[in-house]
Amino acid sequence: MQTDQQAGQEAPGNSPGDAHLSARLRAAGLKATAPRIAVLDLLQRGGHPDAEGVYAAVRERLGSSSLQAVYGVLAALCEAGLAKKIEPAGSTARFEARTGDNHHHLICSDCGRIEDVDCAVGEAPCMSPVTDHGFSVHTAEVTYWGICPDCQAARTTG
Amino acid sequence: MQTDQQAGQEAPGNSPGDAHLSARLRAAGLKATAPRIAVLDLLQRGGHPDAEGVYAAVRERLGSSSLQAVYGVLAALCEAGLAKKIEPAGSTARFEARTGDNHHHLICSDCGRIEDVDCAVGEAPCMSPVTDHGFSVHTAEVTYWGICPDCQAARTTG
DNA sequence: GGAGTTCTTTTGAATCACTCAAAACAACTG
DNA sequence: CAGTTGTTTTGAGTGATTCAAAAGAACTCC
Repeated sequence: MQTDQQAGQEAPGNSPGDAHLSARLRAAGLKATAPRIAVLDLLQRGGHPDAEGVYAAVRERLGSSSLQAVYGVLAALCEAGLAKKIEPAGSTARFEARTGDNHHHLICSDCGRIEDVDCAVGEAPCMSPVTDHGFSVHTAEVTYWGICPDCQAARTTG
Repeated sequence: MQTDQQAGQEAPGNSPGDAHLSARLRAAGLKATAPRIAVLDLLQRGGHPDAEGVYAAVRERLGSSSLQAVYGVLAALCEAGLAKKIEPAGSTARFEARTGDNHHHLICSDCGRIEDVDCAVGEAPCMSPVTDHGFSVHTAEVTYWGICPDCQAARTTG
């Protein structure tokens, strides 16, 4: 006989493989709720969706949700260090689950597509400006702007 | 004998030393209007004001203006290459007149103060990411985040 | 394994920076 | 100096994000 799963209290709407996501949430001091599991799972698959995109994915997975809930979940994940908010110029905020490492972004000026890139020159050169004006620098953020392959093709074709 | 200045048609509300600003505007294909001269003059003194700050300065200098006019002027200056728009994460858009050189910014996470910094390592390392995903990269934008001296003092004191 | 407390989500509305559009106006041309 | 073109003004509108109160669900402790 198949017993209902009882350990971990799987939130409804999520698959059994989400146990470690629940654990990760709880380890970060967050309650493991269905929306949070759905968002974290989505982000961990890579990509850099915006709030609207996350909302669409959550809605498709859970059947219902609200955009405000998604904003709340994203804020909680960011504060807990499980996600990171990216705010490229001229774009809505994007979110990613790859945190802790000092990686940067390559963004298409045409379509907004975002790719991760590792730091070009290790860490030191990127980390310290020549003149720091007395600032105590804690982060160096590098954004490469360019045209992605698809948009390059569209330009020559179109 | 002192003739009234007749060349350049100084716009009202501006000082006589603005002749070269008018010339710069016209050279860029823009009509030399009082709001534009005021904005360009402000930006050329350095600093990274936001639209509201520019508006306040223009208003103080010309007596009257509108925020929408300032947005229009800033957009025109940016398009003409006389100004540059900066959009730091979590902040409103800022503007600066230092264009053409590849410099970066050092921003205080606490108060939002912005300082210019030259590229840390010449140009090459900053300009090319290790993996470009097929992108044609045209810009590398570096933002250093830290705490400015004033805010450091406020923290230890406070 | 159930009640209580605390944290989340929901629902609804509001804010902020910024943009759009039409009409009044001013700068450059000849 | 008059005409044309480009700018500023005025007024309203948009979209991303945030705020606040009430309903609801997760974890704790018995």
